[in-house]
Amino acid sequence: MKFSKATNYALHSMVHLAMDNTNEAVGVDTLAQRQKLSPTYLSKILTKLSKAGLIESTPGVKGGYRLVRSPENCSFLDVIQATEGYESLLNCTMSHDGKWSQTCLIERTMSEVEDKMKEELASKTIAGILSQMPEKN
Amino acid sequence: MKFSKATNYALHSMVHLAMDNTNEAVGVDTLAQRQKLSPTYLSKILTKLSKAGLIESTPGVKGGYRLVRSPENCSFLDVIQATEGYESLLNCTMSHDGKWSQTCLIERTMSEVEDKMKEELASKTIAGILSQMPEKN
DNA sequence: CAATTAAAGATAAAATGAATCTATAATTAA
DNA sequence: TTAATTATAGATTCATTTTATCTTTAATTG
Repeated sequence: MKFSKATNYALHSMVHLAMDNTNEAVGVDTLAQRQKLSPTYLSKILTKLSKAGLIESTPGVKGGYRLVRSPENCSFLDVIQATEGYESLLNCTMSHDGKWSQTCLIERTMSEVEDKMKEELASKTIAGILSQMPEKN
Repeated sequence: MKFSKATNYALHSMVHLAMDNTNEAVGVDTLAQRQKLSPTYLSKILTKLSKAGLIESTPGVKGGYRLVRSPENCSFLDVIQATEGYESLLNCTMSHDGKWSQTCLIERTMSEVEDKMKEELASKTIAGILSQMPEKN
C-alpha cells in the first residue's frame, strides 16, 4: 500500500517540466541534480513517462524532455500508471467453491475501491500543484 | 500500488471466521487448509489481526480464533491496516526550497487521495461480503 | 500429566525496488 | 563530415520486502 520512490521522482519531474515556461527541452542532468538523483536512473523513469505519452524526448545537442500536454491535462493517475503499471490492487488467485461467487467477492469489492481511487487520482493534476505554489517574485 | 498476498489471506480468513456461526474457535489448520496455505505462515498473519483487536485467539485443546466484533464492524480498512501497516501512500523525502511549500505539495495531494481511499475502504465490511454470497441451502 | 494449539524466533528463498555503469543511437552545431 | 551532446537500452549489483518453512516455547484443556 505504498507507491514507489520512482513514482515520487516522476511526479516531481513532471512538476519541474511544467514550471519551465520557456519551451526549451530540459536535460536529464538538470532534472537529476534538482532531485539529487543519478541521471541514468532518472532517465529510465522519464523513458516510462515518454512511452506513456506524457513527455517527449529529443536526443542530441539541444535535446532533453518537454511536456506533451498542458499541465491541466496531466493527472496524477496518468503519471502513476506510467510508473507503477496497470495491475490491480488485489488479485485473488484462490479457487472459490459454491459458497462464493465465481469471481472472488473480496476482489470485486477491492476493484470498486480501486475505481474510486482512480477517479480521485484523475482529479489531481500537475496544474493543481503549480497553482498551490507560492508566487515567485 | 498493490496489496500483499498476506492481506488477501487476512481478508479471506476474516470472512471464513464470520461465516462460522457456531461460537467455537476455529483452528489455524482449518483456515490454512481452506486457503491451501502453510499453517505457520497463516498464523503470523492471524497474529497481526489479533494484535489489532479484530480477532481473539485462545491456545490449548479447544482453542483457535474467533471474531471479536460483529462482521458489520469489521471494515476492509481495519484488516488492511492490520496487515499492511500504517505508512502513508507516498512519503516525500526531498528537500523543497522556496518555490515549494514547506511540506511537499505532491505529498499533501497524495494524502488527500489517501484519505478518500481510507473512507472508501472503511465503508466496505466483512458483513458486506457475506451479504453478497449465494444462499446456502 | 498429556495432548493440543497459538506465538515467537531463526532462517531462507524469491521477488521487487533502487541504483550504477557501460555501450549505443540519434541529433545538432561547427 | 566530424565532434560534442544527449537520450536509450542492456547488464549488473545491492538492498529491501515478501513469502514461506522449521523449530521451539508457552498456554490451555481434559
